[in-house]
Amino acid sequence: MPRKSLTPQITGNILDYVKANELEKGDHLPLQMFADAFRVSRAPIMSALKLLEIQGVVKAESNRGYFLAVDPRDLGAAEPVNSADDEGDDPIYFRIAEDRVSGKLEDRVSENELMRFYDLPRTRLLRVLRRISEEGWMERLPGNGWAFTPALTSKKSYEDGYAFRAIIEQQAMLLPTFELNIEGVKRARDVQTRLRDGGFETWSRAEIFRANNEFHEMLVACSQNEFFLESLRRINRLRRLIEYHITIDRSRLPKQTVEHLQILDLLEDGRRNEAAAFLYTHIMGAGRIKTPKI
Amino acid sequence: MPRKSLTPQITGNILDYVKANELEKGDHLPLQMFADAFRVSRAPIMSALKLLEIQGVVKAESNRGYFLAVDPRDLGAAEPVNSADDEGDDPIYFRIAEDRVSGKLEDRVSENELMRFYDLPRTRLLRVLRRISEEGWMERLPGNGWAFTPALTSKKSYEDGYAFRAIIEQQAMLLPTFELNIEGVKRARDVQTRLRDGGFETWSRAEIFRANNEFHEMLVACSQNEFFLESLRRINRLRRLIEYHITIDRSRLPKQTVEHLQILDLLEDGRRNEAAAFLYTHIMGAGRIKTPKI
DNA sequence: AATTGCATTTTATAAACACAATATGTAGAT
DNA sequence: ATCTACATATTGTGTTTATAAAATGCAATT
Repeated sequence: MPRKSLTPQITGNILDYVKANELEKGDHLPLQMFADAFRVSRAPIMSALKLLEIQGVVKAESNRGYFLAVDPRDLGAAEPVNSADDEGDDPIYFRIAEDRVSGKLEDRVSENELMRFYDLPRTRLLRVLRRISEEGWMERLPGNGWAFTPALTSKKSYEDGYAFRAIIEQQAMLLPTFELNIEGVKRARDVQTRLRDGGFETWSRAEIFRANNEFHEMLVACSQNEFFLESLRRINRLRRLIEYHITIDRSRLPKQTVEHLQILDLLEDGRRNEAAAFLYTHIMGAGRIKTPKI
Repeated sequence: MPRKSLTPQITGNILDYVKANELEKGDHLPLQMFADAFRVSRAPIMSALKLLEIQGVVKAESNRGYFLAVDPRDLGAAEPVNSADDEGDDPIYFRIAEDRVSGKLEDRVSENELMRFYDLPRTRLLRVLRRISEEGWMERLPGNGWAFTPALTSKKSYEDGYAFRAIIEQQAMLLPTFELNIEGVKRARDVQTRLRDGGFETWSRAEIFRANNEFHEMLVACSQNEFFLESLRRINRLRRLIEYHITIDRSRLPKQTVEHLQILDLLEDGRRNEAAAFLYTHIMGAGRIKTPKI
């Protein structure tokens, strides 16, 4: 009944912040600064720091505040005691997608049906359904119930999506406001190189998919135009669901990553038009080869 | 506490259907057909027809069903007895936008604050806020409260929006799936002609704005790609709020409508590339000249 | 064979409530 | 002057409930 606490999330944010800004052991961690940075009040920051104190990452000094008690470099890949949540909405969201794609759910379903099927309280189900309808693969019927749209299951939608992506990304790159983000390019080059040099064989499907998306979103972010970036994000959310079920053809990955690196080369060479044109064929090529199992 | 009835809406739909399909006085109106057409069960169709019977538009014959009792051409511009609702969420939605643009609302507001300010029950406020956040001009803060984004008030957002629109529309027209919808073009040509021949002086601001949007959305719909159409719709929803407060420069309208008609001419001539290029400059021209009062 | 009319079941909404989390004012420590 | 610590006020979420609307099954009618 109470709302879920921000504490775990904020705890993670603080650790990220500490690492990103390269704070050192013993540095002071002022409440208000974090409150402003994370756009919350001081209260949840306090809770988070208290939690971190228990974990020994941070040390409290009475009336003086909290201080970093360890070297940030010794902090592993975050989320150590994130443990016992699991209670996000994602699992249900994915189950619905899966059950739809595998035909376990009909075209039309009522809310109560879904509540019973997944054993959910109404509130949670509704949150998920709202998210889904925002992504466009289910919609409320005027009376009772919900209907699936063809977005997830039709070949045409799939192809239209690729056409849209190819154009959005290409055109974003050609905008006059486009400006290469050096830092972002460096990180992307790094990831893609690792992926090329063996990662394509060992990384998990989810990791590969994420690396790919981050690459493309980084490029579009350089356009400095929120509308382009937002529409790419929107369509990628859909894509994730559809392609999640496609077995990755790992043999194609080296070629793909090489192409990614070529695009970065062209951009850093200042040959933006060529990069944009190449990006377009790169995306359309990917769309042509894979085919969702429908 | 009960949910609001579909009856008024369905009543309107039935009238629209009757007009669109040119039914004649005396024609039978089967329940199931309407139920299928409107994706609801027979129950709300029944209610709607009973209401129409009271209004005399329709006549019931026992155990045989409902029959059209008047000539559809005698039905005025729909919504005659729509009267006493007014209770949609739109008014509040617009007031929030207005109060924001005019500076009456701060960057950050809590839900309860808004409930008191507009004297709303929580449920309704939340519905509106969800809609707003979907459109992207407010967002939930991690803790309590909501924040306005710059989408509504920054010049950059405004210009980025125009750049996005120009490209979406131009590129939609260049897609291989693009196919002119004869019927749509005919209607658009009709509207634009009337607007040019005097309408620009007499139509209301809202009417002019709507005619303009419908023109552009019709063009993009011809691309047969939902993703393009959906992103145009999305951005137009925002545009409506911003430009609602700009005094229309009516002297510019004739030029604008002439350009619209030129685009249609080019398309019907099969000169699609030229049409697309012209469309692009047409949109960018509109974006350059107007400036939102911020 | 198709469609209505009605009785019954199922559904979703809005408002109220309870309570933990978040926000905030301020005294006091450094 | 700044920041914490704590006490107090405010906020928003999940649950529950009452109720009208929507969906549905089926006998009766055409």
